[in-house]
Amino acid sequence: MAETTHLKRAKRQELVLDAAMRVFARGGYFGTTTTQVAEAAGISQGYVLHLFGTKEALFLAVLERAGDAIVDQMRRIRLEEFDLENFDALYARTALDDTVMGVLLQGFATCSVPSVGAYVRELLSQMYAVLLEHTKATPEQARDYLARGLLINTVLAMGFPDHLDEHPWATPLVDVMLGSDETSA
Amino acid sequence: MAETTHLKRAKRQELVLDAAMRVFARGGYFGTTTTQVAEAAGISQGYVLHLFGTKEALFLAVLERAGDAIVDQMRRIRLEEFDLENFDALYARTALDDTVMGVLLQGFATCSVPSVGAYVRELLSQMYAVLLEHTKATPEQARDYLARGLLINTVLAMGFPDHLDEHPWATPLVDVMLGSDETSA
DNA sequence: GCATGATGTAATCAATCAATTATAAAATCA
DNA sequence: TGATTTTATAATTGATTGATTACATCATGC
Repeated sequence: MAETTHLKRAKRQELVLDAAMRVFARGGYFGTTTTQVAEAAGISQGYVLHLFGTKEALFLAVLERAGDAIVDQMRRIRLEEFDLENFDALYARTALDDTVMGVLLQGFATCSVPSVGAYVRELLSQMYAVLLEHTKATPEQARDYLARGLLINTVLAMGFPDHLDEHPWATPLVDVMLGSDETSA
Repeated sequence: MAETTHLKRAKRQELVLDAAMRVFARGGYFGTTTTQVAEAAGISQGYVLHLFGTKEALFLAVLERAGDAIVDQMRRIRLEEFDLENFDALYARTALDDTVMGVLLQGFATCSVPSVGAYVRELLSQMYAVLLEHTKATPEQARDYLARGLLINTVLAMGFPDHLDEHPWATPLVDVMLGSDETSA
């Protein structure tokens, strides 16, 4: 007993968001059912919908959570850290939860849903603005930083460190993409 | 008359692939119905399935088409073009169909379908290998090239040049992302 | 302690989707 | 021409899905 029954609404919503983050990160908006979210959260499907109204609202809540996480992370980049020379060290410090990255990628791919498209465009603008505001990065450096983050994001979402055995010749690619120790040119 | 009735199977498949490319690029695998593909191709839903067997096979055919297009494009990069100084000029020449880029992004986001994940991991490995083979790029340069291509890809898939009126403050972002004239740092 | 509201489940519904089938019309060829 | 294959549609099916409803259970204040 004393499991997780009859939690307060807000607390239950948090747990559902945690679960939904994981499953949406993998399956995306259309590729994930509310039943999958419910199972991952350990409650009934009907209650998931009751807590968030619609699947779309739930996905947006998940997206906003991921968006907040990455913007917060970027705000913590210190000014003097930002130079192209030690981009790699910078990335090691900016590394974020796989789940957060996966959700963001899925959000980018779901712009056919108007509310998602609007949020995600807003988010990218904000990420860029935060970089320029909080660092002395040039526009081009900010762009390159976002670009590399997106690539890391994508390589992870492709399940890459895991499936390396199926693609042995991808090892050097993954090494240089994810920056698992490297020497400059 | 002489519309497009009773074409040879192969020719009809090509037309369906053209249409499917457009609609999958926007909606992704799960977010697109075979009926949408059929409507875009101007034939019945049943016939689409008849021509490709399953929706999954159709999506894979679309993905392979996009993959071939981008690998072909990358093979055409000349050795001497590849230096970081004129990355921008290089990108102007490598620019590809929005549709191709959209399909690739959707493929990256659909790794929960095993066949798609396997193909897409193979493709990224091949893209990286082609860059290293056909140019004198260092691994890091190849990575940065792919990274920036992916970002451009994503910004376009987000519908960005179009929706700029809804996000006026994103103008500098889009300018530097898509490289519509810029001066180096 | 008991009434009221919050938490939660199970059953169900209408809609949608991929896939199949039956059938027709056109091309091909003997 | 007539038989056969190919191209194509329309109708249908079984399964799935997001959403709703009815109902049960627990907490909380009075």
